[in-house]
Amino acid sequence: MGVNPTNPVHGLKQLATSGPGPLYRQARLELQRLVESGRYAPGDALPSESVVAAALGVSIGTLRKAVDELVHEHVLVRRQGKGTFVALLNDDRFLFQFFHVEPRDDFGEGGLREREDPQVECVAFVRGRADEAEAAALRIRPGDGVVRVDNRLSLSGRPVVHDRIVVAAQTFKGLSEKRFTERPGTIYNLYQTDHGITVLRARERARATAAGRETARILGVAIGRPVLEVHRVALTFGDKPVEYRVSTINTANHDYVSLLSKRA
Amino acid sequence: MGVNPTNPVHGLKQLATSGPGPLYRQARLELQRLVESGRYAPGDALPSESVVAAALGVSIGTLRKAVDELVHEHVLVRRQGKGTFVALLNDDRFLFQFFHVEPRDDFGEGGLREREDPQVECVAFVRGRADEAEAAALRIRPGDGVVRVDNRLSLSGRPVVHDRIVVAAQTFKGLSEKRFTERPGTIYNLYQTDHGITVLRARERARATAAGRETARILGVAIGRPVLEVHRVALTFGDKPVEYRVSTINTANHDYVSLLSKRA
DNA sequence: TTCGATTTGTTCGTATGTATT
DNA sequence: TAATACATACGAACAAATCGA
Repeated sequence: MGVNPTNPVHGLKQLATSGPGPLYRQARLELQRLVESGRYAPGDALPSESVVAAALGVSIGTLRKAVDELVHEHVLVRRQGKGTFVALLNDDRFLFQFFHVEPRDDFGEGGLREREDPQVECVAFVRGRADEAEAAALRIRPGDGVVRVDNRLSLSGRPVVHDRIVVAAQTFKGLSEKRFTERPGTIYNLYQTDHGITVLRARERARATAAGRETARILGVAIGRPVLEVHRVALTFGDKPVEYRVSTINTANHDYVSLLSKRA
Repeated sequence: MGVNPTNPVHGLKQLATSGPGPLYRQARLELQRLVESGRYAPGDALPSESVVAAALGVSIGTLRKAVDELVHEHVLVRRQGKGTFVALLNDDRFLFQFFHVEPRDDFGEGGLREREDPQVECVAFVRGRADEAEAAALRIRPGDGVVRVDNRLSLSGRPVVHDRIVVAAQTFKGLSEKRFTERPGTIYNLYQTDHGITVLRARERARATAAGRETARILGVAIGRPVLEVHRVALTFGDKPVEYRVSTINTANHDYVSLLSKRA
């Protein structure tokens, strides 16, 4: 037979030896393509490294370098003795990866404190048409259908954050208030299990503003009080925006926390 | 001769084969130790990979894995054909690594715009004694000597940020207003060249607050206007705090920007 | 409990390609 | 052109974790 262009068992194709860029990067893109296409869903185990390497026609070392990169980006997870899996992103680790509000504490404990689980309350769930800002953020057209969800997050029983979440109705077909409020895990977990959408990262822009009427009501603060407004766009593969969220935070007793630079 | 415990030429010691953890991690710590100690200063070239590998008594592949990790953390930089260098952290790339203020733009360009160089103005440079908050942040004792510097940062000629920088006098001996204001590069570059301190990362906490008298004066806003207050602790090796900085930002026309999750 | 099969983790060595000087 | 340095690719051997017979 010689060279088999595609392997129907795994959906992997033999890599050309003269493709663009290094071989390990082609292997990486090939694996990424499989995950993005849904051929391997979050939680699935990939075939063993030796099998994948053979299917792609590369050495085991080259395949490992490709997997290394995907592990670093949280697309894959390796477990010694068990296998390599498509990442799930729903552990506590990832809940807090995207939740950045903490009780005020001026660096006394160096930021290493156990974090509290926020209590979530859905105060509104409506369908509508995207305005200019929402369309720009989600890269859809103004007037396209969207779903808007308003949540109130409380810590220690006191309301701290008002989340206004906007997603394209097109992308999230079948999203219902019932499914949304009764989801077992996090919101990003719901995106994944119900709509096959994996949130990999997010861009955020923060600004101080005066509390408006609705925010004042939801958070229980006086109108005009300084509040922190965080605009977030959540991104999936290829930096495609999938969620636009405006979080309004009462920072009277809490801080918005971020860690700059890399490192594990 | 056999095994030579330390090599006086490079300051590298042969690694024990039965040390704690994998060999490549021991090699990494050994390299990190050399950089932290100042034996190799920022900008210096390390000996070639084959030489370092031989000095440590490990294979070249194992050494490369150790260097990979340090490159990922921005401690080292590799340049094909030239060598491996201790990272400098003063390029534009790293200026913006720690400067997160951008003109307002609701995700229209997706955050990929050329950023403007802020114009810095030193409005105060005084010595004093650490208060409780400063001492906790810098992990020194209240009453220890500190240097406080107030800067005003302007974008497009308009004041946007008021920085109050606090450092321990003990750590920054010989820091003068003249050196500070006449420095050629960034502040973190000055820390590095004049005091041998490399800022690797930082922790930040943001909150919305009402502009006080001094802030209002410096930023040219009305007293009581909502402004963004960012408390930053800059860290060097071993997460040792070296700078405490409170940035007060007028977010009327600018945002504080952050990118969550990993990825290059 | 023990053992063996499977899978990832670590270490080694070699050969060749590409960038720099 | 030649020497040097990092980058890529290959593959072998053994260690460590996991799981089920």
